[in-house]
Amino acid sequence: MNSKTRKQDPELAQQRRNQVLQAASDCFRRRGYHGAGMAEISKTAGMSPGHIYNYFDSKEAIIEAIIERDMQEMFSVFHGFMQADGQLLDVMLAGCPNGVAKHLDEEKSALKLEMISEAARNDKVASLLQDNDREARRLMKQLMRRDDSLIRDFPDDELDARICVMFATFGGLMIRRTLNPELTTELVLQALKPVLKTLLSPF
Amino acid sequence: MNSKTRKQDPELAQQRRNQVLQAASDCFRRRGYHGAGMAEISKTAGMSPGHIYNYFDSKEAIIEAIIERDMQEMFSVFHGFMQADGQLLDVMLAGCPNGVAKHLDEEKSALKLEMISEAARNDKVASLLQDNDREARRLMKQLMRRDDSLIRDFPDDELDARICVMFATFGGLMIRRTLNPELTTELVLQALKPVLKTLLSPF
Amino acid sequence: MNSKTRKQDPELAQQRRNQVLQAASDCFRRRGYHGAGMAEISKTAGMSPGHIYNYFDSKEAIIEAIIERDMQEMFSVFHGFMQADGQLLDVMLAGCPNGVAKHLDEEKSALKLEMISEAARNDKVASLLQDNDREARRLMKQLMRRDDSLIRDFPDDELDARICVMFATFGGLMIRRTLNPELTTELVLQALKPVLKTLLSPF
Amino acid sequence: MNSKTRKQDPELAQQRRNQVLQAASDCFRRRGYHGAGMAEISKTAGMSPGHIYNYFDSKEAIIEAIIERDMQEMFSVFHGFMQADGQLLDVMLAGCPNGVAKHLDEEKSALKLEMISEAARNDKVASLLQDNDREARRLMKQLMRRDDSLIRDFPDDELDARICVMFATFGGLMIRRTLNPELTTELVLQALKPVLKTLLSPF
DNA sequence: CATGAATGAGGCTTCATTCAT
DNA sequence: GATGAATGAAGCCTCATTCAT
Repeated sequence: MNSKTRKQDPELAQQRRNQVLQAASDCFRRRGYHGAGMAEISKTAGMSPGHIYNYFDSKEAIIEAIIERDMQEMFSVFHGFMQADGQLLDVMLAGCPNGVAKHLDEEKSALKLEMISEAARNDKVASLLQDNDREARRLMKQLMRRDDSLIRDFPDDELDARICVMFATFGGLMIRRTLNPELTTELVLQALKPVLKTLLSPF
Repeated sequence: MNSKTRKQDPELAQQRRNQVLQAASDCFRRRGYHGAGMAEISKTAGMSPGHIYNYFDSKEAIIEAIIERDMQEMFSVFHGFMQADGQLLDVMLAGCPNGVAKHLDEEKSALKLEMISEAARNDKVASLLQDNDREARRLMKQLMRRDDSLIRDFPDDELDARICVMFATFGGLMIRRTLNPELTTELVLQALKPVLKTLLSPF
Repeated sequence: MNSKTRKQDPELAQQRRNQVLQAASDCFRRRGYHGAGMAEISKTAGMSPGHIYNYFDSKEAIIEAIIERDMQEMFSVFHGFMQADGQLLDVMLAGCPNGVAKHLDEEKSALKLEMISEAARNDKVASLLQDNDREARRLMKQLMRRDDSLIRDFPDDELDARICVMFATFGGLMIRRTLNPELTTELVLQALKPVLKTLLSPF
Repeated sequence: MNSKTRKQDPELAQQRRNQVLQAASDCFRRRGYHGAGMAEISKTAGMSPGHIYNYFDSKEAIIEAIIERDMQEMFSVFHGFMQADGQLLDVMLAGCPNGVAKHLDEEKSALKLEMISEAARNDKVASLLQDNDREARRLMKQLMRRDDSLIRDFPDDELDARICVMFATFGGLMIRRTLNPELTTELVLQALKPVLKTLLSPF
């Protein structure tokens, strides 16, 4: 049918891009951004090295695309919270185990840390991550200002501080997994939930 | 004066080692471990590339030495806490601003994150960091078991959890600095102190 | 004609491997194994340095491949003797001029000596050469045990000794060519044939 | 006494040169010419790397000096033969075990082969070795022309051929030791003596 | 005479990227 | 669209040699 529709097939292109992104994510997770070579990525993606350059300008462009893709994921988590019923604190506490598990997940967190390190030397990466984070903070603050929030009327500053510390704590779990691999989700939750309670209630 | 100059001067050697460590720290921070080349390090250290190898076996040995040097620093912080008077909670709260500042410090934290990323691909680095962290946790637990601690009689498990979350929060600040560079120590302290209080008091 | 050019062409690969082996042989001969750089080899082979590593894992792997290639050559010489008619002594005397010429050949012998020297420092090379030699001795002994051999019933030990001395004499010619370049095949044959006769007849 | 006779002490200089030569010989034997570094040589010689350059212009100059020193040794062997009583053949047969042992000696022969390989790329080394060899052949011919020699009246050409083959055989033993390390002096002698007899008697 | 700290060119190898097919 | 052979700059490291002391 469309056997001769060969003048840019946008669907195929999108599929190929995703193949590459998926393969690159896997490789970066296993080997790190600098450790993974284009050869390995192309083999994983089931495509020749040269062909990848039809979809991405460079290796750097690939990690940038991955970051953008990850943003989407994060947003969906927040939207989940936003649509959940019940008091904010309860919603957050309920989502806590999942959040901890995600941040302790070996593969995801290794890649995320790699990207954060990369931000120190790659402005584009830094920008993307910061944009992403700014949006996350915005969404979090929106949650904190919900009717059912115990801290909904606090000044902006204070909410910013709470968000910052909350995000630091979750983000810090990625580091902990590297420094203390024996960690379990259950152990962490024991102390994390009280902290969350503190951060979402008036001091 | 320096009459003993020649004939295997261990002082000179130590000075040169430090030159290299300092230069390498700078370069790793700016460019990352893989981004910084021995050429750049040697130029920064004011010595030829070849000469560095009189003091370190490899580039890897350099980052290992940096990690070991950082350990010393961390230990001294803990020993400061151990010798401080007053209730543990007060001591920690008093040390808090300094701790936050340190973790938000651009230079230190970029390097630390870089090392943590490197741990994903370099077993020796991972080992060193984990040893370091294990010792830090041991010291923290020792503090929590002091007479003046409000949680001194809690089971090991629970202390472990509290330590983990506390360390995650501080460590996470290093990430936040990258993702949200506008952050100030004062802002963070607003929310961090209550969290610290939570973690050092019975729930 | 070459319609099957693309898509993993094993013939091309084999041709490239041979290009490299040929170039490396030349360079090793002229400059020695350590004297010849990959840059020179790659230029001689008409390909980039990096590309060589698509066919060989390392410089060492190249010399190993050369040794293996030489083995094949040697075996074919022995198989020639084995299929030749006439008394062993006559066959060997007939093959003598060719053997001398080969061992006096500037190119081949320089490379062989280089490899033998390298064996002193490189266990893999030593192993390969020794395996090769062991097989050569085995084949020679097989020849000596042929029906038409004058020494076919001699004890193993004695045959081993004769083989050893015979091989030493031929191998020694490679050294002589370096130490006394004026040597001619004819001159050598004058004295070598009687020695061969001695070694292939009862004492 | 001669505490201030410090304006070139030729004796000390000669002693230092010998220290270096001895050390270098050892190192070259163990590691090969290219494998041994000046650092190792200087440590073996009990002297600083820099100081070696007061006695030798370069690493190359050292091996050249070693070759010259080895010549002396060879000459003394020949002079031993020249002064020995009895028929030449008997003298040579008597010296044979010693000669075989020397050529099978792991250390000496490795170094000699190394030097011969080096001759392929170093003209000075080639010249020295060739000069040395020419002199050895001259001395050998002189022996063959002695009154008590069975081949004293043979034409020059034929003697040259015999010498060449004889030297090849002995030299070839150095190669054999590398290719067949299990070799023993006794085994070799079994077949070598008859060969020697052949080469020193009319065909 | 003697030291050893210091140099820097050059070696092997890797890998992101290009391009003929 | 797709391949994979090919490139070459750059990376880490070694080592003969120099020179201030």
